[in-house]
Amino acid sequence: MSEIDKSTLHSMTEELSEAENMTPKQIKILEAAIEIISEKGYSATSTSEIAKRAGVAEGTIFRHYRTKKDLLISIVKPVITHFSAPFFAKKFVEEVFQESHTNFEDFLYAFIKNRFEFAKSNIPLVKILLQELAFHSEIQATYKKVFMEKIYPAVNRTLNYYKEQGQIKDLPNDTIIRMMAPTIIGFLITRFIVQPNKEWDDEAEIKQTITYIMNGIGK
Amino acid sequence: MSEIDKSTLHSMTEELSEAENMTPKQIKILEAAIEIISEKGYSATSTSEIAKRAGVAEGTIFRHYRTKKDLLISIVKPVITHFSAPFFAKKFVEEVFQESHTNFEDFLYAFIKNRFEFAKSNIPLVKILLQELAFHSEIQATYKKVFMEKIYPAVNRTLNYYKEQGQIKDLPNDTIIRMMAPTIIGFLITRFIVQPNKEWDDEAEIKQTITYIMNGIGK
DNA sequence: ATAAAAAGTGAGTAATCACTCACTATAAAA
DNA sequence: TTTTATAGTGAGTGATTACTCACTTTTTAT
Repeated sequence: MSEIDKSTLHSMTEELSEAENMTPKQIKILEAAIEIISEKGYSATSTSEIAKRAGVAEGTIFRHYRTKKDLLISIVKPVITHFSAPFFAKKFVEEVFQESHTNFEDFLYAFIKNRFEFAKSNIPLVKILLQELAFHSEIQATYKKVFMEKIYPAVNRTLNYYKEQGQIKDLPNDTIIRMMAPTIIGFLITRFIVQPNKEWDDEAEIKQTITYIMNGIGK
Repeated sequence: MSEIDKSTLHSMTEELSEAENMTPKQIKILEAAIEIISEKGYSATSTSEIAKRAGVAEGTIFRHYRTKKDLLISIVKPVITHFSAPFFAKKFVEEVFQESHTNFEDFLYAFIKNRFEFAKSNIPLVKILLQELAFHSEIQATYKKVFMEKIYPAVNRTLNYYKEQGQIKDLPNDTIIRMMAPTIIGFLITRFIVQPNKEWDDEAEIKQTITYIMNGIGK
């Protein structure tokens, strides 16, 4: 597995289970909360229902989380961090500058494949993030911070590099991002949320997506 | 104004006001409900708050709508219908077959421009539709029906026509749709929901979007 | 002008909500 | 073993929820 994969792939629910200071019951609470909230939304989900599905007294939830909103935040924050994980990876910040032999198309493939697997392993969590991002300013603030400080600079460096290599059209980076992002995110949402049960040829779809992007912004 | 515009443009809230059998108070209720639900989501919105903002007794809401969910449905259903409105328009179903002189790029421009104006005039309604589509099976069913019976066939006919004209790559229609849809929808969401306050050069963005699509699927 | 129908009201209702707290059970430290 | 700290419990809290209904006000029909 390449550098970009190792650090960013496995499911976050598993990771929660491995977490240091977590009681078995606390893990059950998180799992139940993720399930129900992703199905019905945060507001329509009651703490009593979470407790019931977790096999736990309702009071136990409030031992671990001061409020229901605290519980939501502690679910969503790690998703934002992990979503930005590949932007910390070596492939992004180092390999690119060490004049690796990879071209932009190869890079795109690795990136999309990686985010594809992340989405695949974390559908309910991604659903919750997308839904609740619209309503909770704390989540918006966290996302904005990660985006501005990590994602946006890393993407800019990468695009600049491949521009210098003459592999990308000489459009403003913001324009390139505004075209690429909906294409990739739209693909993942279509694949895993809108039509999760359709029989997809994933490899073909990913390649198709790359071709579409390359036609749009490649030289 | 071209045929595609006339029938599909003006704001739906205005249209509600023009509606036949509606009391002034009922219109107030709808307006208040749209405002609050688009801000906080359906589940987090209480009927008492709607009544308060509408300047109406809570009981009045239930004179007009049997349940809170009935109110939501009666807000969202027309949005789905209007969203599909241009697919009924002459430009789509007739002009295309009457070998109009317009090429695919012109058609794309008219279409995106039209949906752009619709979104612009109905941001809160579009927000509500996007949010609640995820949770309510009645809304999903309505959307699926309109899509399968109206939108999908109209788009297919259009794509087939421009394919025969040799203006579009010989990709499967489903592939073309899977690429175009997120590009257009993603643009509108970015423009009006994610970054509504950014200073946009709308005309430039629309043209950029068209170029991107044409590179991807045009010949 | 009178009757009938429709629109609007707001106090009232049972159910549910997030959250608390005095208490018990378990685990770690002494 | 005894003490101390932590985890878990569930009945109980006041507030809020969607919704009802007997009643009043307004509009329409005659």
